[in-house]
Amino acid sequence: MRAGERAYETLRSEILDGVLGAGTVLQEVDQSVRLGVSRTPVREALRRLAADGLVEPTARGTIVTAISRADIVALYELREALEARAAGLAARRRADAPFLAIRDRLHDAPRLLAEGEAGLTRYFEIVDDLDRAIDEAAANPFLGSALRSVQLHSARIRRLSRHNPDRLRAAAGEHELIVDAILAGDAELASHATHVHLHRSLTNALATAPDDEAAASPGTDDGSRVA
Amino acid sequence: MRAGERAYETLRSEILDGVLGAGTVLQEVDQSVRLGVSRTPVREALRRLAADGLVEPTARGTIVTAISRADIVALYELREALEARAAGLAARRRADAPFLAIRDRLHDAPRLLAEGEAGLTRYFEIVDDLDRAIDEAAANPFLGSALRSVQLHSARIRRLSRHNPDRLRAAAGEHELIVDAILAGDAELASHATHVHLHRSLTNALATAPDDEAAASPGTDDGSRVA
DNA sequence: CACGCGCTCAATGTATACACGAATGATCGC
DNA sequence: GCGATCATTCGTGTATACATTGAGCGCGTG
Repeated sequence: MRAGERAYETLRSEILDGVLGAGTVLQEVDQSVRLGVSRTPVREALRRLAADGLVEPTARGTIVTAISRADIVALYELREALEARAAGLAARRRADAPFLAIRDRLHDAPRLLAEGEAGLTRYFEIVDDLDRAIDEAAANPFLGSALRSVQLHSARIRRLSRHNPDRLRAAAGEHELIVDAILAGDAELASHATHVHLHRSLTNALATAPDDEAAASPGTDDGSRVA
Repeated sequence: MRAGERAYETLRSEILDGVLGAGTVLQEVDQSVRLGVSRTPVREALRRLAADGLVEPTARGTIVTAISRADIVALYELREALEARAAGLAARRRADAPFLAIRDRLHDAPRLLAEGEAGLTRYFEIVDDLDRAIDEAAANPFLGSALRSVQLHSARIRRLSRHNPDRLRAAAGEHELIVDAILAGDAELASHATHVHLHRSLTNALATAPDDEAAASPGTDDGSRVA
């Protein structure tokens, strides 16, 4: 695999997993040493991450962006516009097969959610597959690209509800309704069910999110921030 | 200005203006010679353009992407979701000043549209300023980023209606309605008026667009394609 | 004559050296 | 003692040389 690609994926997953918290400084030389490649692919990776909005160039190096409560609200505003539309398009499209499979797997969700960390990971795989299935059914490359962008940022926020079993069980039910609506070809229901789901997710995320990053004293990197 | 930035903006505007038509091959060395910089900033520019969806890497070099009729439909589908939402948010926000100014300028539109090329350019400046005002009023960085992406691609398509005065006069009226709705704080009307506007624009774009790129024989670059 | 193997070349991928600019700290003047 | 200015240094921006890969093509063989 290309070094630049590897650097990008490594850094991205470290940011998404919170290994690299908000405010962490990523300097080209440091990272090139750490990742064992030259500055060139690291530069490429940092540029891509900046385009994704996960990092931000500053005078003193590129830093991992923070996520404020206002950002969470804004992100969900956009998600609602995009995902409601995508679900509606998917419902009109009548591509049943993938959704039938996902419906079955979602049925297992409550059991998975009782199984601890491994089950949790598998649960999120189902949700991700649903997102992908909707994306594909919507058959709109521009919408798909926008969806991937919001899902990237959503993944960072997901850590907030990851260990909230009540919320996750409820979310699984909401997902099932969305799938059912798509299978029934009911675009309006699919769209509204998505709206409801995101509304509830947002409420939960805001309830769980820290009061907003404590003003980051330079140099501190205590991992206590949202990201 | 940084060489990479200059390379990016040069290439981007050339693609948007149709100077570099769909299918044009952009090789790093060629472009670095043409633009008078080394491969490094050219690579950066090409990567950014690829992230924008304006070019696409292939085995034989990076090529300018084509826009099919299906792409136009897909783009408008996304625009509708995004711009309708943005207009609704702007209406709720009650930031009147910029919209009052734009309303006045839109009033001049019919006169501008009778003035030939220069007036046309000024007309599109008003429309762009309206887009920016809505973006700013929506006060949502994620939505803003998505809007910039669709506006980028819309600018490529705009060339199709640029010399269709009837359509442009009608569009100016539609824009005025959107502005009025925002000024009235009527989110639903702002949203629906945007929907209507985009529906009519799409209809016009499809009527004006060529039947889809003639299968691009390799090497031909006759500029007859949509892009 | 058709198929497949391997060569070759051209384009991108990567590494590194050098240039430039901005932020910082020390020193000098006031 | 305080402030301004200049040197220093760290980090990114750019250029270029070298490595690698993959596509096209010619040759040999079945």
